[in-house]
Amino acid sequence: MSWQDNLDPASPAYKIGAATARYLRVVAGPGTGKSFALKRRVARLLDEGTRPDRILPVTFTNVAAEDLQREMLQVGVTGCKDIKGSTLHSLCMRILSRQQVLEAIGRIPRPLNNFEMEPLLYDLPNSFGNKKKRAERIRAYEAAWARLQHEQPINAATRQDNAFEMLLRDWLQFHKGMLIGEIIPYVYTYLRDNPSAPERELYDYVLVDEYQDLNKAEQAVIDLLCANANLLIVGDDDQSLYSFKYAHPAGIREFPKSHIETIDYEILECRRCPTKVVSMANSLISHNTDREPRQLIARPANGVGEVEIVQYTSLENEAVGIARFVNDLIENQGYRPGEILILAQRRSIGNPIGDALIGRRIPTKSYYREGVLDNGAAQERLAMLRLLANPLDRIALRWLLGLESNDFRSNAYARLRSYCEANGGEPWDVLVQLRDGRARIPNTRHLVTRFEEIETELNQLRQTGGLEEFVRKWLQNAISADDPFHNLVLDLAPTVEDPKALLDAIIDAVAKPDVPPDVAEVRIMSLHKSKGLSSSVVIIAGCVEGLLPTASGENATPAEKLASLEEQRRLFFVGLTRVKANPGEDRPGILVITSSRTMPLADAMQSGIRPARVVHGTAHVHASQFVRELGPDAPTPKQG
DNA sequence: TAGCATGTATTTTTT
DNA sequence: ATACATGCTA
Repeated sequence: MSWQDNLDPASPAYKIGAATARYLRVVAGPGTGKSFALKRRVARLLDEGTRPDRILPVTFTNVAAEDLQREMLQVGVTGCKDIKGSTLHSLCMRILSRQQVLEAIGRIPRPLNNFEMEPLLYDLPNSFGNKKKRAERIRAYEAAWARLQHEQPINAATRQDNAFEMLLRDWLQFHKGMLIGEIIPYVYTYLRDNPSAPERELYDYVLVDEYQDLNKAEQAVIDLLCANANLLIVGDDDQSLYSFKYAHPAGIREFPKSHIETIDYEILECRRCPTKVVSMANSLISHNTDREPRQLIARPANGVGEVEIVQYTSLENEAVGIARFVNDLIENQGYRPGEILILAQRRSIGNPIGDALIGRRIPTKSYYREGVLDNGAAQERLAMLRLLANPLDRIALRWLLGLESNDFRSNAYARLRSYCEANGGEPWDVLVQLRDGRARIPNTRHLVTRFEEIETELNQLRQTGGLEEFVRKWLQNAISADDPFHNLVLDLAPTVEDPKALLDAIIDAVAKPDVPPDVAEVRIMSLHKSKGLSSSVVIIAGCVEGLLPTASGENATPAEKLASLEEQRRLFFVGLTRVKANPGEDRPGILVITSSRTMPLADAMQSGIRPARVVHGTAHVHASQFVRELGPDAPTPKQG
C-alpha cells in the first residue's frame, strides 16, 4: 500500500505528506487529525527509501512520546517499527552520556527527584528573593536564561543570573547530582560549541509535535539537531500552557520568521468534537488577544452534542450531583466508566468528587492521589533506602538531615559543607567525627543529633536477613498500608534480590510511570494532564472565578495579569475540546461545566480564591467569567 | 544563632 | 489549612 491511498490531493494530510520544503509548520487545532497527517508523511518518507533511523519524531511529555511511538507503529510501511520516538529530554540525555559531556566537566548524572530539590532551595541565599523566586530562577536556568521568545539562550542571563548559576552548580557539584532540567542547557552549549559534533547530522527528518510547549532553549536545541535535516513542527498556539517553564504562544507563531522559506499549513476541521462544543470553544478563545485569529471548523456528521452548565449550592452538592450524573450515564445511557473524564483544576475540587464516585462504587482513578512520592513518609523511606544502598549519596543525606526542621537546617548544614570543602572530607565521615567529638563545628548540635537518628535506623536495617524481612522493617510503622509508595514497593520486591536492586527498580518506576492506553475507570485529573486525551463525556468541575481563572497575585503588572488570564483561557479551551463525538451512534458527546455557589473557606483559601463574601466559615463564590464567554450556542446555566 | 512562636499569603504543570 | 517569612528568646 502507498502513502497516498484513499487520500484526497486537496486534503491537508496529502499536502503535508508530500511537502518537500526544508521547514514546515503545521498549525493544527484540537482534534484536527494532525497525527494522521504525520503518519502519512512518515509513510511517504519510508516509501521513498529514507532509513528509519534517520527520522526523529520528538515530543515534550512521556505520554505524548508513547502516543507518537504507537502512531509510528501504525504507519504500516516497512521500517516503521524501527523509528524511535523520544522526548526531547531523553534524547538529550542520551547525547550527554554517549559523549561523556558531563564527565568531562566534572558533573555526575545522578538526577534529583523533585522532593530532593527542597534542601537546595533552602541552601540558596535569599539575596535571590524568597523561596518561590529562587525556584523560578532555577527554572530560568533550565531554560538557559531565555525567558522571552526573542531572547537568545545564555545571552539573556543577567549578572545576578550568572551569580546564581555559580552557586547552583556548586551545590549540585558538591552533592554529586544534577537537575533533569540541566540536560537542555548542557546539550545546547555542547552542540553550539562543537560544530562538528556528530549529533548535528544524525537525522534527515525531524518531526516535532506540540511545538508550542517548547521554550526558546529547547527550540534552539532542535535547530542545532537539524543542521542539515528537514524540520517539521506541529502545534497550536491556542494550546500553549507552559509559561511557567518559559514556553509562550509566540514560540510557534514566530517560527516562519526565524526559519526562512517555511511552508505553512493549517488544519482547521475539528474531527473530534460535537458541533456545539466547537462553536463554544471558538467563542471562548476569540477573547484572547495573544493569538492569530482563527476558527475551528465543525464537522456536522459529529452531531450537535449535549452541553450543560450547572451551578450547585455547595462544593459538597457539586460532588454529589456529578456522582449522580455519572452513575446515570453508566447505568442508563450505555457509557462506560473509561469514557468519562472529570477535569478539576485543584486537588481540593477533585478529591470530594472522587470520594462521591467511590461512595457509589463507581470505578474511579484520581490522578491527584497517584503520585508515588507525594507524601513526606514515602520521601523519607526512599531517602533512607538511597543512603542504605550508598552512604556517600550526599543528596539523600542532605535531605534527611533537614527533616523535622522548618528551614532544612540550612545554616548548620552550610557550616558542615564549608568544613568538608575546606578539609576535603565526606559529609558522612565528618558527621561521625562530630558525633565522636573528634571534630568540632559550632552550632551543629541538632544536626549531629539528627545524624545519629539516621545512623541508628540504617544500622537496624542492615541487621536484617532476607529482602522480605528488610522491606517489612523498612516500611513498617513508617508508611500506611494503602499508600501508593507502599503498594509500588510490594509490587517490585518479589522481582528483585536485594535492597540495591529494589532501589533501582523504584527509581525506574518513578521516572517513567506507565500510562495504560485503555482505561476502565472514570478518570479525575487536572486540565494540564488532559492535554492529548479525548473522551465521550467531559465534566469540567469547579469553574469558579478565582480558581479558573486563578486570581493572579496582587503585585503582578497589568501585562502579567493579562498573560496569566489568557493562559487560563487556553487551559479551559483545551478542556472543552477533549469531548469526543461518536458519529453514527446514538450516544452523543457530552460536555458538562459545573460550579458551586459556596465552598468551605479553608478550601477556598487553600486554592487562592478571594471569596466574594464569607458567612460562618463558608466562602461565597461566583461562576467563572469563562462561562459567559461561550457564545450564543452555550446553554443557559441551570441550578443543580 | 538555632529553633520556636507568631503573622501573612496562598496554584498549576514538565523533565 | 498549610507553607513560608519574620521576629523573639534561650
